[in-house]
Amino acid sequence: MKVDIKKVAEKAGVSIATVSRVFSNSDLVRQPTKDKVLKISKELNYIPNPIARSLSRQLTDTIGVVLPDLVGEFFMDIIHGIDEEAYKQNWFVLVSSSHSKRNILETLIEFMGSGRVDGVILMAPQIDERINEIIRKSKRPIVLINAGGDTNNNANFKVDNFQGAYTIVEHLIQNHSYKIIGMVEGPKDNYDAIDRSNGYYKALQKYGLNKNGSMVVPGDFSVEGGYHGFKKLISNKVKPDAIFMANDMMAVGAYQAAKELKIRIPEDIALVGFDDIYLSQFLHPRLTTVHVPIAELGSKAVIHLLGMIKDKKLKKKSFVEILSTCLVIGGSCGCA
Amino acid sequence: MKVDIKKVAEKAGVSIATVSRVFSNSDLVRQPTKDKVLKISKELNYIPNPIARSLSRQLTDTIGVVLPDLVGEFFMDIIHGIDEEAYKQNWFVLVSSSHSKRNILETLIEFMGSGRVDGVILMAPQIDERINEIIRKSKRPIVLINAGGDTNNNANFKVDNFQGAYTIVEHLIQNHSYKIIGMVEGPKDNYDAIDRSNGYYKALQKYGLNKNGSMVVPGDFSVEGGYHGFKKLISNKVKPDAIFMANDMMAVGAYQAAKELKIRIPEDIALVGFDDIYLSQFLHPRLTTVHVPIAELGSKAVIHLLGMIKDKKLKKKSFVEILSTCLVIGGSCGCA
DNA sequence: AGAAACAATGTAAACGTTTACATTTTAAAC
DNA sequence: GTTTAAAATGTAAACGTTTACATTGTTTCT
Repeated sequence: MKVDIKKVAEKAGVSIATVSRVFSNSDLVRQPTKDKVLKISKELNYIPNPIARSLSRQLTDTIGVVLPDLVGEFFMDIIHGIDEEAYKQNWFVLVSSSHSKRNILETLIEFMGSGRVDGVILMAPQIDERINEIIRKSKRPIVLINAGGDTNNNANFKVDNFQGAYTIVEHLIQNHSYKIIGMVEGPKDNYDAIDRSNGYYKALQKYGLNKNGSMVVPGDFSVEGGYHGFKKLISNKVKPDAIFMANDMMAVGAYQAAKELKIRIPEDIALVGFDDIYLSQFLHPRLTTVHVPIAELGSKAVIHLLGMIKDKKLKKKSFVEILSTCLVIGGSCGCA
Repeated sequence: MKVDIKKVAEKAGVSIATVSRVFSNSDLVRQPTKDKVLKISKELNYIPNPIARSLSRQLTDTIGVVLPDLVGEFFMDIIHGIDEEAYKQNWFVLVSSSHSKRNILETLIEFMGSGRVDGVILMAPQIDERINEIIRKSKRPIVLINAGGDTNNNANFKVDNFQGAYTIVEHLIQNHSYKIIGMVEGPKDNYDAIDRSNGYYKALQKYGLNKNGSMVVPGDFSVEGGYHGFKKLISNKVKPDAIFMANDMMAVGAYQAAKELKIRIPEDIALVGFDDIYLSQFLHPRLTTVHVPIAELGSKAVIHLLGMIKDKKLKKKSFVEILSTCLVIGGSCGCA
């Protein structure tokens, strides 16, 4: 029942090498021979076994994707971008999410050490020395997505959190003339969060608001964090004119808190977020936020990774591309 | 540089068979020998090559997942359920989404025909004859998720759309005594949508509301579809007391329309949805809807698929499991 | 027509495992 | 201390390709 290259070769009256060449699109085969082999193959329903091919070629046509967690639309977009690009180029995608550091490491080792994939796209919140060591030792190329930590000597695609935060805060100042702008920050050890905070500070500074126009409370990127952060800011003696939530999820929490306290957005206080998650367009008023090109991050990572796989020289070079964000204007900042 | 089983065997002073046995956890190896091999392996950083292993064993420890599209949180949840379960059992997941029918077929053929995966989880909106033929011909088992069409003789996990719809409509009738209940339906060719409509009709019938308590307009599962469907229903001479949206996305559209028309939910009209998407909990009031156990669908599919892979006999048996939904009460139906 | 150059095909050795089967070692029984 | 059975290890043949290298077939040139 099983049909392999030998059966095809036999039936077609050629050697297995010729059959192999036909399926590798070699130009060393005469057209008539090619046709004959292809015809027999179709008859026998022959498809070259990719595992055997991988073993022989030492290539799998597969990229591994390691994600910190599969929950959240953020990751869905990433996978979407990756899958689409990989499919276009006829590659396969092996995914693996994880819920703990150890898990990321394990998966990475499994992917990198073995011949299961030809390259890896890694999205890790924090690149530590152990991860770097694995990357260094492996023959297989790796591309980082939105990675923080010691990412030197690696290929790294990230989002311009600083610029995005700067821009949206500047919008609050320039277009709306708000004087006191609060912020609910993200986790202190999160690089995205840190850059967003820096962008915020920079904008305030630029417009001379850093002295007494600044009000910052900690947050954790969660809905509850946003809820409490908002309440904390609002309970201050001197209330802020506007609040920059370090991400949209927290902005959702802020909307809930505002609703509860009967505070109107943007009439009583303006609110902006970051990420442009799907949900944000359904908030009332629509949340003004910063769009992050997530799927693009994924597809760019794939393109670069395939480049590294094809041209080993690239592997040695470090490479960083920072994708710019764009402002998404909703009603929550006070714009019509 | 490259370290293979031969190097390890040599260095450990044993044969490659013994090394292989150590890594296959065979109990034919004495503990001291095992220790020695393991020690050397660690020293040399040896990991058995999974490709070679796959070729020899004719098993890849990988399952393929074919999805109609990677967009939408629905699919993210599916992947999440699948990945988590697969990881638990030490399997890998090869994903592939697609945007057209042809694409699903292609991927399926590639997955099933080749030795790249040991089994496939397929989520296709519609199982047609071509797909069935592929399933029939393949040695590799396949599990369907939420599939419509001719799914006999297959393993199939689906959601109880009928019961879910029936239950939520019954809730509207029993708990709130609404007399006229409208519905915005899903796509006519979508099996989920059809079952939901049937559940709706059945509930109305049960309580004798089918005569003049029914009002149905077509929809398409999109936000816009819900928006227009809601407006259509509301513009009727005799207005419905409550509306059942065939899915949550359309309910979101209905909220927008209601806001626009200054119609209060649930004071002026009650509204319920289906799916319990993430977003629905952030609507005001929270949407009453039907929770669909999506991740569970994924993990159950994996468990069953691995069962089929291990026990070939299972493959022949058709199997259907219909996962029950549960009601999620929010404020939109009129409940406190 | 024969030599030379080139195109097309074939042969056989990788690729790195697993696993029947053969062989050796160890333990048990007498 | 043999003999015997059982346990541990080794040998070698798969698994299904790719691809140097060898061989054969076909032009082209003189």
